[in-house]
Amino acid sequence: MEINLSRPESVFAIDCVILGFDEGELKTLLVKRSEEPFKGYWTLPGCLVVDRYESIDDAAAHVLYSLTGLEGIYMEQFYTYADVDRHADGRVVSVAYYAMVRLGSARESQLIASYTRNAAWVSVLGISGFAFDHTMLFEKVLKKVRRKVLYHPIAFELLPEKFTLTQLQNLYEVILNKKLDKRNFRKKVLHYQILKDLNEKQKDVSYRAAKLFKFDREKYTMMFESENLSYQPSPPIRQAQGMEKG
Amino acid sequence: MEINLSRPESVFAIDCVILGFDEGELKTLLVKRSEEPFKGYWTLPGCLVVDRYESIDDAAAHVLYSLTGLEGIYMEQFYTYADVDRHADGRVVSVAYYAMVRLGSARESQLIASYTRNAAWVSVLGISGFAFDHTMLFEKVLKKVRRKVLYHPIAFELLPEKFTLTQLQNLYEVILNKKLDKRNFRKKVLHYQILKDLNEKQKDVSYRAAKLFKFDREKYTMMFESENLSYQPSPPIRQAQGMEKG
DNA sequence: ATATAGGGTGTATTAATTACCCTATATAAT
DNA sequence: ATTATATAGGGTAATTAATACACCCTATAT
Repeated sequence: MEINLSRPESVFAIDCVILGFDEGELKTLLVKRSEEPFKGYWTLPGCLVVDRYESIDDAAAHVLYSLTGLEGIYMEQFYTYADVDRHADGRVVSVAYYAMVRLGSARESQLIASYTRNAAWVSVLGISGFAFDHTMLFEKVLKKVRRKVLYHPIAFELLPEKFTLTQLQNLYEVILNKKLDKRNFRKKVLHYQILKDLNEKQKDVSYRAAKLFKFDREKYTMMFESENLSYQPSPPIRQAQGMEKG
Repeated sequence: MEINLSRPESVFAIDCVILGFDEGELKTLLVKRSEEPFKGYWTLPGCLVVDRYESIDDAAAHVLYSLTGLEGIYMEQFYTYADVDRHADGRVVSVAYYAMVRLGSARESQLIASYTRNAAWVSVLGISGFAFDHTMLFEKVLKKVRRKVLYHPIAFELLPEKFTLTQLQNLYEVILNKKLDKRNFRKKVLHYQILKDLNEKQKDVSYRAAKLFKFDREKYTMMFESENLSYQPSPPIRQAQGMEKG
């Protein structure tokens, strides 16, 4: 319900969990605080949104751009935190986003890391001790991504355009923090028919070159996002089933 | 990232999709606007959050209480809308919630409807033409609920404490807008072992009385929310499977 | 030639999903 | 008492999806 707003001061903040897949690990881009409170602690990248003419999606994209120089990145709003005691100086309304960044090569991720001082890509394993409530926030995002990756093709956002099935499997294993069975994984992923076989092979590898695939976004959209065909809705309470054993 | 906030004016709004199951239909509680813009249009109930010491969850609970007189209702934050052009007078940041209300009897829902003037429970079928962007917002909530109900026991929030399997099935059918097969539904829902058989029967029905059940929240929590046992995480892209045919 | 590192595949078992209809029981009307 | 009516309640076979499991292939480097 929106009424009688005589020029409100809409001051709030963005926090952003930025995920990348680098050197076989799932990493997140963090910033070290240079001011109190929490001076010297890691935080999620973020900013205040002060311009009343900037949308929050734009603000989030801007956080990402200023840190990485990247544009057009997959990004999704996650949750809004507005407890009154989050910050000593008063209520801070933070809209949290998460983003999935394609880190082509180790060199590129070095570049991205150094784009801003005091920023670094940190492995998501054993993360803790962030400033503010960012540890909790980060854990919730990770949990959400672990779930979402099971029914939505967001993982491809972390891989290069062309990838091998082994790379894809490694990524899923790293995200889920769990080994998967190679034959079952391949059977399943190919069965969805959303990968396009590029009839190309890896080059410059010192072992048998693997076939390259590409996520077929058009096909995916046709198959699943033509809505009501997408859900075959079903029964109560259904946990995603396992692809156990590796 | 939160810095140097010298007493910000945190002015923003709550919008609330309130769902109830009444007379075999899924309904939502709407308010008719009495002021421009959109005078005479339906809107989602909501309010401005002006008190900087009130949390937004509390504000949402308050919207619900002031409309229905109910407390302790299931409620979840949904999404934050903050486009600059949502409202003519400037940016309105609206945090949308949805709530699931137990409407015991027709009498009770009458009471709830009349608690506030210009409020009514409206069937969710064929809804459109709300003020602001509330039609879109409502549709997204409905879509989310339709999905969530498949893997989380939120539907029970809409039923009375004691219910029959037929009532539960009717509710699922109404939420999903789709017929389900009785035997399969029962087999499945009992298989989860999250319903407690009360060894009681309906009374005052003019046909064979059905057994009454109750959602066993403790058991559910033990089985599923003991986290990492809850997800048996699995493969990429998995659509919930169907329980077809009725 | 051979060692290395990963690529690529098939089958049997089990579990879940789907399709499908008749009998039992309570009440109301006659 | 009889009958009509409205809903409760249940089982099985066919299909599909998930799981467990192990070996040979091939490119490169030495």
